[in-house]
Amino acid sequence: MPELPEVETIRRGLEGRAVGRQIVDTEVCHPRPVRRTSAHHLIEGSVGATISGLKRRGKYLIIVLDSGHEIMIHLRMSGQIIAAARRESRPRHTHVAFILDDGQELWFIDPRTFGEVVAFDPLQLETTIPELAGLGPEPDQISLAELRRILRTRRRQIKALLLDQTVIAGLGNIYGDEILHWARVRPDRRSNSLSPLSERRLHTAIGAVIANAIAAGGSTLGDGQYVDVSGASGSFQHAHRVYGRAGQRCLTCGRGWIRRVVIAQRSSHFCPVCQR
DNA sequence: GCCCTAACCTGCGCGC
DNA sequence: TGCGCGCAGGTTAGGG
Repeated sequence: MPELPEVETIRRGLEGRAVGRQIVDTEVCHPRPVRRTSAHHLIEGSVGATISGLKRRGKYLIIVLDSGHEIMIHLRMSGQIIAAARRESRPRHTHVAFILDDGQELWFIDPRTFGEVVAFDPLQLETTIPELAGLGPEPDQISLAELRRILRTRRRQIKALLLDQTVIAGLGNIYGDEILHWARVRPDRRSNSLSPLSERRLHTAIGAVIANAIAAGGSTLGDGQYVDVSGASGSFQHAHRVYGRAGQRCLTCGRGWIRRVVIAQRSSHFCPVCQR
């Protein structure tokens, strides 16, 4: 579910609610989210510390503690983070709960248990969370020249390249499709086959789609799975032009019909008229 | 470097 | 009503 815009929306929500609060207790109710280390490790690394900041890298959310340690949360496919009053009953699949000193709790909820919550020492990042250390640049920080270098030195299908977190951090299946539509590039094009104009359009599209999605609070699909920390839905799904619209007429050109193909084992949606 | 498959899990919608 | 099937926003490992 959550890609960069959803994680950024969660980060901003937590920033307003949790910074300056002390974690007085941490409850681990399921071993899967703490599988990388242990429940004991997360509890030891969090209880008694005060939250001094919230960071994000790609789809990784990072809680910064005054102890010098940090907590990494990755939501993967079905994870949610909800801030609620302590008196409220926890929903099903609440696997980790951070209890704060102001009567709030932060819940990590994850039906499919792919997500992770890991306390770590930032000085040991390379060994503890190597994939976080190896992320590519943020979409809003990559220059046109850098993007061109990446595109021209590889020949993978462009959609697969955009999904590769070591190339650009934070893009997922929804925004990959929307970016390629905005850029008018077919998802199965080889990255080194793009014209200079298409490269420029792709660079613009990456920045614009992600910025617009963040401004809209992310995308909440029909299953309602993604919500922000207060349980509110995003609205960028109303701006989707291709994702989830297979078989429908293209909203951009009005002539093509949105097709669904599989690229890199993921469904990809595009307009064969607009995107070349 | 790149591609493909399998795996990790649960929930939901659909067809029969 | 109930069952089986396919599919789902992410990522890694292993083999070729």
